[in-house]
Amino acid sequence: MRQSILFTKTRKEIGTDEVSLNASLLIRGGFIDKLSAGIYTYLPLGLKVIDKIKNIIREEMNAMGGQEILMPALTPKEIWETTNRWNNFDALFRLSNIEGKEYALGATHEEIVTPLLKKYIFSYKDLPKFVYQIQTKFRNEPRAKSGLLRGREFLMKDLYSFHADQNDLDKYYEKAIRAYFKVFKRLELDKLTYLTFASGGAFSKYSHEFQTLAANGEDTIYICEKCKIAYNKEIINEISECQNCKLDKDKFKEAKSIETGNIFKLGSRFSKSFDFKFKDKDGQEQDVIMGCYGMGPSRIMGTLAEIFNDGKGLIWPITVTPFTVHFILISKDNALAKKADKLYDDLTKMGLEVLYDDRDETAGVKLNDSDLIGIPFRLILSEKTLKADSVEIKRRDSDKVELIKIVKIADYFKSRI
RNA sequence: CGGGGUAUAGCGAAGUGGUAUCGCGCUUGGUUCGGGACCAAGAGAUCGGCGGUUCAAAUCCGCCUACCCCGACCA
Repeated sequence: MRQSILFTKTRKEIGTDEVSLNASLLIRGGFIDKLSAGIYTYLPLGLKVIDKIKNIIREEMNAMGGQEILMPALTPKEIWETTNRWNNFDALFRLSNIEGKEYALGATHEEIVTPLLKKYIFSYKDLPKFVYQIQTKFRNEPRAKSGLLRGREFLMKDLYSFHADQNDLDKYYEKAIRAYFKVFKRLELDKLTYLTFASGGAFSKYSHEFQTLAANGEDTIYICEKCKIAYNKEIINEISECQNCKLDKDKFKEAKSIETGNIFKLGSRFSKSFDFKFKDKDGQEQDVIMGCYGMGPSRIMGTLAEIFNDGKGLIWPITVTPFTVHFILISKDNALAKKADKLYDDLTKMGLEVLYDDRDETAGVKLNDSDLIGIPFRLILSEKTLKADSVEIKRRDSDKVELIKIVKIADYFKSRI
């Protein structure tokens, strides 16, 4: 993409009341725009990042048998009354139409997915089944804050599993944990992310969160470094030792973190509400056993911004960067601009995702914008580099600058992306 | 929802009673051209909203709204 056509611009400064690091960096770089507290627009660069995050999650969900669907965000009151959550789910956005019929904006989708699957599943032969969606969720947070980390409208991947018995759920639950870590590995967050015991289990005593270490995180976790498992502060008083290795909890390390995922064994909590049963091999009716598995792409984008940055701006992992290469022309010479246009075409033909800074701006402006936007590879063409038939290549996360021959560019990237 | 703070040009800020100032950005011309260039000339604000006090309100008072922070909350 030519940067000259990008309608967004970077900003040198934003208001002093925006103290959230992720919001500050993402707004300055032109990735997101705040409409209202906890409500953001994803601008072209930000949308590319969020789409890449979604695709990584999508691929891993598909790999564990998930079938993608898209459920409504506007949902009728009755289904929430069926599960007794119309009045008990504080964060539910409730609204009514002109005729007085009441609705909720989807804050979670057990109420939709359970009756949905009930229409198709009747026998043990139909189980297990796994469906998921990536959709906008609405939660009336009493206090939206921390940029993308706690919004009133946010993206959520929610997968729901349906099983004939608990043993099958348990196996799938373990599989989900492994799938989640595959996602975190691809996001370069695996080393910072801990499987964390947390409250909220409807079926099992604890749910599990995926907590990613971050200085500005809202959550506090206690880590058993021996087995790399953590415990949310909310349950630490209920336990005395690591559930895995029996290490005394006094040896745990305290840390701030962001909840980037949360999985639950729901058991029959929702299937009972909707009378969702199946016939087993003996012809007996049994409750369907459920699990649910959440992960927030928008919160993950905020988390990545919190973690991958320096004093100059963002530093995107290659897997989620809006573009792989930031190609910058430093020259006002027309002939050189023609060469740059051609090189841009060639780079694109190599299959590289390129942001081409063809703007009529000074070198300083372009280089500072490039640092702020945080694309992993910066490639510069100028009179200086052209004399050597070369471009300058620098990685965003390094100060090392190297010249490479234009004809060798394809080789350079072949071994790196 | 409790406590605290903020609201002035597109963005960021100054301005404690006399009709609004600066920086960035924008327009025009010129000079620059590898780390947010320089000179000159411009455009752009009914000072968050409503009401009040006053000869006079961005400024004082009241109410409202929005945003930020701390806390509570976060199936």
